[in-house]
Amino acid sequence: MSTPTKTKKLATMRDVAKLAGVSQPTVSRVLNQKDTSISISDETREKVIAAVEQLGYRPNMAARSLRTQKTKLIAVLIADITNSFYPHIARSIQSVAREEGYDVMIANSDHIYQNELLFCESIKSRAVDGIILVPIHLTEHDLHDLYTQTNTPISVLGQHINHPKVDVVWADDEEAVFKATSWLIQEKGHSRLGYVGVPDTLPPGPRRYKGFMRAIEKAQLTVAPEHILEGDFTLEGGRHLGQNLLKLDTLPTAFMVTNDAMALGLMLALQEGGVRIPEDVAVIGYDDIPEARIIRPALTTIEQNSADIGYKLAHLLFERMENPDLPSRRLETPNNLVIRDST
Amino acid sequence: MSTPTKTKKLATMRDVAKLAGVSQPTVSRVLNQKDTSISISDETREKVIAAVEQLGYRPNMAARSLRTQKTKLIAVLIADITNSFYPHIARSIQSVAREEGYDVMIANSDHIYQNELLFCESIKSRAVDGIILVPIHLTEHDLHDLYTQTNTPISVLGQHINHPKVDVVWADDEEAVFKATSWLIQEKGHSRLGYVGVPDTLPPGPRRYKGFMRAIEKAQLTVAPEHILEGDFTLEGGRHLGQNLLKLDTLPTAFMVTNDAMALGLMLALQEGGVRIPEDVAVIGYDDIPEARIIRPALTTIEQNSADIGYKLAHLLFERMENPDLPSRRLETPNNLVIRDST
DNA sequence: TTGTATGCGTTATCAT
DNA sequence: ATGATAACGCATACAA
Repeated sequence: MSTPTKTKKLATMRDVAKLAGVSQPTVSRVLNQKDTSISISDETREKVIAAVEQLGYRPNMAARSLRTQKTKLIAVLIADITNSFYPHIARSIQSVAREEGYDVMIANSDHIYQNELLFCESIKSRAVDGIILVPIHLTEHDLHDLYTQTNTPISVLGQHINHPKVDVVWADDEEAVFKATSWLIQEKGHSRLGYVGVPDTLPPGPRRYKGFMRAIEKAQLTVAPEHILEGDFTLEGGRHLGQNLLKLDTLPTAFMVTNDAMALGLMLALQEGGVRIPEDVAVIGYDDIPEARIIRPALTTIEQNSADIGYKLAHLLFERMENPDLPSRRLETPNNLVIRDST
Repeated sequence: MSTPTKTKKLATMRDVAKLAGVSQPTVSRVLNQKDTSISISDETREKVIAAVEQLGYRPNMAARSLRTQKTKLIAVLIADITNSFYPHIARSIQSVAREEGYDVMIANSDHIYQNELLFCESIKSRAVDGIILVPIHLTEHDLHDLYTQTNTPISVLGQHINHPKVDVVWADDEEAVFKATSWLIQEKGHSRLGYVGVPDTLPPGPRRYKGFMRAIEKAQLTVAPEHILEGDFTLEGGRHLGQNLLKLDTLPTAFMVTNDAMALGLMLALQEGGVRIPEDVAVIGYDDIPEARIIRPALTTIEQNSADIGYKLAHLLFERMENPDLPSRRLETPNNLVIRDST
């Protein structure tokens, strides 16, 4: 138990050195001795350790960073921490970061391109040791700029990125949506389908829509234009869409929805309007967020293991931080249909 | 549009100065000119700006921090980003931080004291400009140490902290639970109550339990010991408790639960065991997380406005960062019963 | 094994 | 209005 008195100033290495009766670099040496190549006498080591204890010395990260060009900090950009899909990603990233002795900076983009660019600007000054970008709008060109300007390892979640120096975790969501939609058609006998997507400008938008349409076309079906909706990834957005749907004369018998949050909102609105799920309308979501098991009927959805995604992203990043010359890697994360009661 | 070429090295002020044909401090002046007290000729200003543009110069935060003792970084410790109550807090903190030009570092404690202490250690080296602690285990003594050693503004969510230099946002949860329990007894006619709490070592544990017992005693009721349970704040924990309850001969007719996540788990387990809610057992939660409106029956709960809490914490912090000599302030955040269908 | 000297990129205090 | 110069706290090359 050290007894922290009313120290107004934080102790520096020089203070420690003076107290221990050695030079400042010696203090640095005993504190940073990882490589046994340098040897230090037991006597001085003990003196230094004692002085460190007594003064409650902590290294100053700013000074260390300036000197070493390392910050022990990684930056994470996620779309929306408020969407239950992301906290587990953040969580697992933080957990491996902690193990590695790194702190983590987090920012939200709200899926907005401008915010992602701002984040990149911020990073260029902050000079972190690693960057993780989760569903991003950023183009390969943007990433290339970010990489060449910062020379910092980057890993991203997103199929659309292909850059020799950035690692990616991806999911074959086009195929997953195709399979889920086909299942709806072939196994469950639906022929009047609906779709809730997101704007084409967002990376998963076109891919998932394409998967949906591929299944539709393969089954030689058509979809009424008013049954193809566009949301904003949020539950409230889905709810709003659902409320509008209630005004239509005929509803699809099944909806494929681009993410769970919107699927939840859609279900809630439909149910409030007296529509029975799955009897009148079946719903499939995407992500398998915790709420999918809470809503009734429990939501059939395409699961993504968000904790796994976080671990993969973090491990790729730390590996590259150790060895920046690694060839770029792509790890697939499985996306499987989990059938519950909403279909 | 700057054209970032293959720059391996980030440009420094010296590079800018050389290109602009001025001295390095001059560059610093034009870049930091907030106070008009210092004047610079338009000509040099333009030259410098041009050079900055051309080189894509970004200030190096590590160097700046070392010099100014400011990091433009705040640190946030939250219990569990995975519990839906917290993301909105993180979100609003980040949003005000961004407005103020600050980045935010986030860590999870999992409600574990040891982790909170580790976080404090980490901060002592990292030297952030401000610290926000959300439901904490940390004692006034710990906070006092943290404050005197870092001399950094701190704001916390938690009634139990009373320190002249730290600002707190608090809720009268003892009273809120008392009222909710009383409502259950007086308005809804329950007399066989149950309680799901958390260990006494966690700050809200004793207070909320006390509120519950105060209502029980005021109504001159008793509670069966097997109806007083202890969980861990998680949905899975609540579910487990619920599963065990199913083995009992008699259940309470109403449960007061310390947080929504556990209440959700309890409801799910009970429902899976054939117990009807609210007919057989009524349930009240605490927090009003989004899932409370998704589960059926919708959960009656004591609402906390987590976004508001985040804003309050952040504003208190930034005010103190501007003026460290402010007297310590305590802001109450309202906790009101919102009646839905689980009671 | 340890001490001296240097520089990381800023900001700030002097001069001029 | 601007240029030298120093200093923030640390890690490292070099000397001893």
